[in-house]
Amino acid sequence: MTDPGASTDTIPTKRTPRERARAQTIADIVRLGRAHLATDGAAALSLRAVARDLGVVSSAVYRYVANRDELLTLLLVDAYDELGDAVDAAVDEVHEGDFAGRFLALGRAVREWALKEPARYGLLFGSPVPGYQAPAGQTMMPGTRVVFRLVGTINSAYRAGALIQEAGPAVVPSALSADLAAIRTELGLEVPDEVLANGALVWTSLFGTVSFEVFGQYGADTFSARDELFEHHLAVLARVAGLRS
Amino acid sequence: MTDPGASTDTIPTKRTPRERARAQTIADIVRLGRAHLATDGAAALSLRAVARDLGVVSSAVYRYVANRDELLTLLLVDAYDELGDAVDAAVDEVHEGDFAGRFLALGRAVREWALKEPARYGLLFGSPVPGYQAPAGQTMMPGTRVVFRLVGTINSAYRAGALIQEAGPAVVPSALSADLAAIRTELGLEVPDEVLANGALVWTSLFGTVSFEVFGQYGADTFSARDELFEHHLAVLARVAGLRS
DNA sequence: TGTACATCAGTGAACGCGCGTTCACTGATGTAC
DNA sequence: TGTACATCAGTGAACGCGCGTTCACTGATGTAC
Repeated sequence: MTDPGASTDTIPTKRTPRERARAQTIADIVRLGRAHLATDGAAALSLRAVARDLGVVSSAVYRYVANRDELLTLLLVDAYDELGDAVDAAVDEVHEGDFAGRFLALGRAVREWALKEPARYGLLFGSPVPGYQAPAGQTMMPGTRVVFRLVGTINSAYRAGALIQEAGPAVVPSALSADLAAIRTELGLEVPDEVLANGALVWTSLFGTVSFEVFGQYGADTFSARDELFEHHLAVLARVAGLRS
Repeated sequence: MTDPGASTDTIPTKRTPRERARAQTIADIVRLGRAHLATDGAAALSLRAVARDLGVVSSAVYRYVANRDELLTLLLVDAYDELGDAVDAAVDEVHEGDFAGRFLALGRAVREWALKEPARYGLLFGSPVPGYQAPAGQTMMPGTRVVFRLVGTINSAYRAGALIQEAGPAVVPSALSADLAAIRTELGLEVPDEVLANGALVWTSLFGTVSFEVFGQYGADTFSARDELFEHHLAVLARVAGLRS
């Protein structure tokens, strides 16, 4: 409902001073909310705390945000978009025909952003916030940017004849075919079932690996060479995706 | 879901009535805490709420638990142990020499438990609880049961000469070798670097796949054949681990 | 076996804190004529 | 161009709620002699 200015700072064309001030205040609210996310977590995100930081009485923020859940949604979209922008930028830096290189760039961008923004990453990919249900209308688009980019890359490689399927791919259960066909249609893909199913695994595996590192599952000192561990994992995943690495 | 007993209940030999009553009360506290975890999430876990459910005044629970964090630790250990028990039971049902079968059983057990106990799964593998740091002394052992079982299975397959490495395994960066050597020593393994590194990826990938499903990342209707999707993923992961499937 | 004492479980009041949300209100900023 | 009115931002008080933790206390249960 409130949305002067996309994710946060893409302030549109300057309108009236009041509208600009309003957009600025909303951007400030999102910025302050981000900080609270980092220190206290999503479940403890509080409109009163944001109001305090904004230097305003607590009821004043209701001029900008209907309630706590709407602030959470703003933060969710903000984070999805920043991650999506980071991934897009990283992928676009690699030559269009270097499919494996683009995949590696995507994976590294996800990990880098996650390590830089662990709390926001946790909001997106950690346990759901109890009592909060993201409104699909607002979060679906930004929330699917990374996976679309991933399967898009695999699809391009397939069309270019650059995919190397390992000998004897795992059989895709027939019950899955309907789901995969729907995905193919919705995203305009051409890859066969085996490739798409493997792509889904690569997608979840990438985030699984990143989540374990960000959420501290590795323990304090099991892995000290984490960059190298991730690079190895990425290389193996590229191979699962059918991309030579 | 209620199961006064389970992990917390390994009541030793019956001691005095008072000690038995005390153990029972602690088990009740853990059981009630589990329920609150499911409805309100870890961040909102409250000693007062547990006391209410226990039918006791709020200060009374301090007889059994030093503070809120200690209750969280109890719940963490309780969940890790239940998951570990489920995995052990599932793996043990498969013939010792059927390494791939044991791996599949392990993966299915993790997923089944996670789907049955999403909130507790989220406590273990979701975003960290803000302000809470798990005491390594109490949580390390139960927290490593699954991964130990996983690499143990791979190691047994290796020793039996049953591992099939795909042609041209990904090169393990040399900086990783020290970490891998330490793990090998600590767990008494014999598998070479490539196998161990792939095992780590399989580990994180398994939980990544399960987390996406449990945490709702798949969206409402992208995948309707979720069992089949998981089976396919498991089959591919078995291959990455070097186990024929 | 019976009594004196120690230990423990649970009570109730209190401290100080934070939260989301509503509501009537004051002033300042914009808009229409 | 100036004035009357509408819109908006922000105030301050209030409602009703929940939380963790401490503390002095009452009774009941156990233990030592």
